[in-house]
Amino acid sequence: MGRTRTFDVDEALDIALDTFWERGFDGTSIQVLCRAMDVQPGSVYAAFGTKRDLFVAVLRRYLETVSADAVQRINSAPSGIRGLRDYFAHLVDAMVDGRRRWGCLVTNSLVELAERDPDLAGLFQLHLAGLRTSFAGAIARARAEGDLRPAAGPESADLLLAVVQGMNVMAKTHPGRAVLQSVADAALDGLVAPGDR
Amino acid sequence: MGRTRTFDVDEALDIALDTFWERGFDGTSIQVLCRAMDVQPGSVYAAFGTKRDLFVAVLRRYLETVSADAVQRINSAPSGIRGLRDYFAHLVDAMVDGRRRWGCLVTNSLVELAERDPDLAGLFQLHLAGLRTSFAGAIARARAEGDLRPAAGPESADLLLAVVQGMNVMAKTHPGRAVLQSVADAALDGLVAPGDR
DNA sequence: GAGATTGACGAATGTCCGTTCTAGAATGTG
DNA sequence: CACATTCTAGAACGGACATTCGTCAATCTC
Repeated sequence: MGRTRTFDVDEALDIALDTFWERGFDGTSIQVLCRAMDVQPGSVYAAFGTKRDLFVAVLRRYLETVSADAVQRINSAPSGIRGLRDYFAHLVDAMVDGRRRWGCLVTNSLVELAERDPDLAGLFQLHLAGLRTSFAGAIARARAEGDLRPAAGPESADLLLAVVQGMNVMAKTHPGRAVLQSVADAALDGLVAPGDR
Repeated sequence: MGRTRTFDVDEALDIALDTFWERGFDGTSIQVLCRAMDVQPGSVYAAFGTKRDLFVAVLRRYLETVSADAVQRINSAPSGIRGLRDYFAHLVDAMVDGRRRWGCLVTNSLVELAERDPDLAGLFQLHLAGLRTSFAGAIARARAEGDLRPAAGPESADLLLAVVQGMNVMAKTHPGRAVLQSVADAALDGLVAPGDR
């Protein structure tokens, strides 16, 4: 019944994702969005609701694809330390070459919107807590595997979380691979037992 | 000659600073700004030029007061390590109690504007480089004073820079003192020689 | 104190924003 | 093939935005 949609919703969502990611929420007008997606305003509102609704859908898609893919690397590694190293290596690569040259959509949006949108702020905080838990899991695993410096405790998960947020900020200045790599290495070298790399 | 200004420029600039700091560039309309400063649009444009001009003036004021005050703590301490500890302690305090509960104006603006305003991006990058240099100086001093872990090198300045940026992001989620303190402690404990705190 | 100059006020301007509306095109059902 | 339904295209809408302008008030110089 009725006319069938002529554009692919997920495809349009991916384009909206890249647009919001690069330009931020306020920096992305519906008009720009429509041009990028090649869809008219009426259709956008019919399919996604308001601009904020669309943004939430984009955010969900980001968490399910980009973010989930990154976190996956922590847990599916052969060891706790390797999981962390793989995660950071992938982060650095994506910041130099890939879409993470715009930083992280969650970090960017947290900085831009948390102060004025408590609901979104809660969502961001939840995501950060999830990442922290993944870090804590990998650290606990590394501890069991004997790869950790004695002084490194569970509070190291908070440090890693801060380092990742900081790298997300620094990525927006396009500092080159060396700097980002150095930050990641320094953060992890502070955890692992000396001479165990 | 002619009528004298009835509002204090620096005072107005401080109010604009707080407003931009809390709400961001796009989130702060001229109207909101005028209401906060208790100055009419015409006077604002006569005194400061465009919104972007005003923002640059605000940024300069931030660097000369808030930021300079923070960096000052690094260099004026009795030792390299103490300088770093004082700096982070002050950061945590301001994030819990003070104006840094909105993060850092430079970090916030970098995330919001760097992608679309290359001139501002250069200014942000310059500021980050300056902070990095201060960290490097304190680290070199601590090395000379024998307070540093052997593995800690100059690349630790980049790590500290990332940690500060990350704390600025996390501050916007209002995580409470414990988390921020733990991040700062973990970052510094990774530098100092064991049992030398 | 007259004239010139500068600032304050606040209404006005044009543009762009998010959103909605109208018209028509495409599909499903009888 | 008619009808109901759901989509697309794009014009239209009200409001908010950054910025400017016109009018009047205050201050300086002579």
